[in-house]
Amino acid sequence: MKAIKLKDIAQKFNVSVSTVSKAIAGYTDIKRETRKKILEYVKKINFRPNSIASSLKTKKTKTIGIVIPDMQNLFFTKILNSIVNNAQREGYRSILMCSNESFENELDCIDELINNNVEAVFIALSDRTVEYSHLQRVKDSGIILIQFDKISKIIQSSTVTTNNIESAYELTERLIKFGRRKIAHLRGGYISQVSIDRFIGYQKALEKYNIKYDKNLVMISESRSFDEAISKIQEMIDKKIDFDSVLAIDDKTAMGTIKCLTDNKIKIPEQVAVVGFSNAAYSKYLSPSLSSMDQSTELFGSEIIKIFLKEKRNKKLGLDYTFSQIKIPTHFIKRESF
Amino acid sequence: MKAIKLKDIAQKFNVSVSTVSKAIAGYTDIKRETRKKILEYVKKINFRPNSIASSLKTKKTKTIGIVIPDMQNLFFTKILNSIVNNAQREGYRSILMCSNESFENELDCIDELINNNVEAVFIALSDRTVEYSHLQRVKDSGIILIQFDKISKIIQSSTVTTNNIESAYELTERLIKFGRRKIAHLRGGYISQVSIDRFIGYQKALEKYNIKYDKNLVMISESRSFDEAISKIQEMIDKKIDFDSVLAIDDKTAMGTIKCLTDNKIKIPEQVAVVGFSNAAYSKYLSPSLSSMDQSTELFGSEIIKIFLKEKRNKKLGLDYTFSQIKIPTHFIKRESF
DNA sequence: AAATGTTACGAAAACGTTTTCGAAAAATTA
DNA sequence: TAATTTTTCGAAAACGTTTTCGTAACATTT
Repeated sequence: MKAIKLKDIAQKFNVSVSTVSKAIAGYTDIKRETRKKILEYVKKINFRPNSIASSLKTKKTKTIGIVIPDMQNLFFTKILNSIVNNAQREGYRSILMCSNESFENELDCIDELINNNVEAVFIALSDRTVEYSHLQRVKDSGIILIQFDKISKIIQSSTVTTNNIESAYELTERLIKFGRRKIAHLRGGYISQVSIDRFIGYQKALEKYNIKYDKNLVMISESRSFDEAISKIQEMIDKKIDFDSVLAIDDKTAMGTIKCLTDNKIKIPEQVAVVGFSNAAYSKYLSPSLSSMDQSTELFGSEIIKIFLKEKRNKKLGLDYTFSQIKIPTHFIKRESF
Repeated sequence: MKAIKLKDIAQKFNVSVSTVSKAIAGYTDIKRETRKKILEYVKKINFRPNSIASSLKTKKTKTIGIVIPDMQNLFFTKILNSIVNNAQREGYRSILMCSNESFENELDCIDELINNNVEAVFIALSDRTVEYSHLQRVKDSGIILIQFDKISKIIQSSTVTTNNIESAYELTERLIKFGRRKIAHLRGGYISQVSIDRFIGYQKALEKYNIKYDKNLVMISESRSFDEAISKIQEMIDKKIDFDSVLAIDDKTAMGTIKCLTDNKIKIPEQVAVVGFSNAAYSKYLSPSLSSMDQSTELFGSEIIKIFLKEKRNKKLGLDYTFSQIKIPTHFIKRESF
């Protein structure tokens, strides 16, 4: 079926292509009745100007690109959902790319998006990203860059992140006020800013409440997987390290913790309290259900789009823009695990 | 930063735009050395022809559109991931749309994709889709339509689905061979083809093994939510309906079932065996871990892209195409819940 | 009636490609 | 050497828009 175009409509009403285009675009130099009849017809047949031709002419693609590291992680899919919905509301379509936690893939994603003339790139970096020239390339191409959640401070851009330090502080404080003093921390690797920040928050709370930091209570889960969490906790049990609570880096490792404790017949939360991070969709379904820190994922999308529109406006006005550093608030979700 | 274009390269080498274009596209009517130096330079500066201009000219956008009903459902995100990766491998980008289980949203998504000149639409219908003219519109626009998982048989198109009847049959049979005879079925609503098919499989297995169908053992969870599953199972317990196993429509309702049984101090699987569908990422993390039917989500993406490429080729050759109806095999994952 | 201002429209260029077709240049054959 | 074929290249049209600018027609003011 042949797609209709401006020319067809122009012929139907015996006017020029320009007139139709201007009527649709809302120009004022078209007689009211001319515009009216064109618009009526356009509406009737649900016509919309070919977006490709339009993009070529205007250099605006009305498209944004999103790169996330993992599509099996509900935290990211929730953010994804929220970005896509907010973008759609503003008339932007979303090209989705997934780096699958691989640096090479991330490079490919970025090049693909640049080649696609997206107006903005929203990215959560992979865990293995240690070099950032690809992000610079985005900026050099005149594309708005916004980093979220897993960010690098080396590249200047707007960012949207959870306030990890404060959140971890709050969780630790809650455990302390719950009467726990031997708080274990199952943390992530050293290059992850998220891990680092949560670890800092954990330490700060201990310090504040005069609890001596004990490195035996801190375990590193590089992969942050369920299985690694189990083995790390089992290791602590085997080593007979005494702990009365676990602050896990996220809900998946918290699940591993629960599994391991349950298998060892350790009562939760009576003997060991457990708390996670992210409030993953399944957290409330567990037995015991998992207390967690909700990261308000819906806010990520709206904040990101808000920043994007602001930067776009500034760019248009020729203002040199100042970057926004947005912290998304968290709130504690109390369930059975503590 | 000004983007480089064919013209710039042409000027650099004192050749015409056509020559550069043809060198890049691999035409054979270019002298070897001319092509070589152009290609070398192109590679060096990582040039790629403006995809928008190219699309306008060729009418090929190298873009596919994907519509799923829920981005919090790991089953769909896994399929999504697999489609995106396979598409990327073939040089296609993916525009992602989410209907959020709303019919109106689904209409918007489809119109947006059509307007975007995607070459194909891959869709899993929302639960509330009862009218299909939008799918017809896709076909009328000359866009290849492939339905997956949640499909309608009313619109002719290729489809990729789980073999729900056989899978449910197999699960039920396994429960029977496990010694269970009072098999409850927590099913989904009546307009969902998936629910219908799984229910059919359940019935067929009972029939095969001469177990009388008992409608008291069948509960409907319209929303298929965790909470509704809990209340439906609790209802059965309260009504003192005797059952020794539960075939849940998916892993989320299976989780609700486990939760409810656990809370009622009913031993799993000794007193009641539980089995789900989908093998969601969290299934193995539960206590007891959930036995489930894995749906080989990775195969969805590869099959869908395979069909797409085939139909595209046929269309180009002017062949009237025959639709493919692919059934993705499932396999049972044995864990603790039965 | 002339000068000026306003309204409504269209011609045409431009966006950056792809691709057809013609033709010059080089190579081959008669 | 002339005729023919092959190789290599470029001019130009086309894709469907947007937008500038010119101008005809009409209205308003002197």
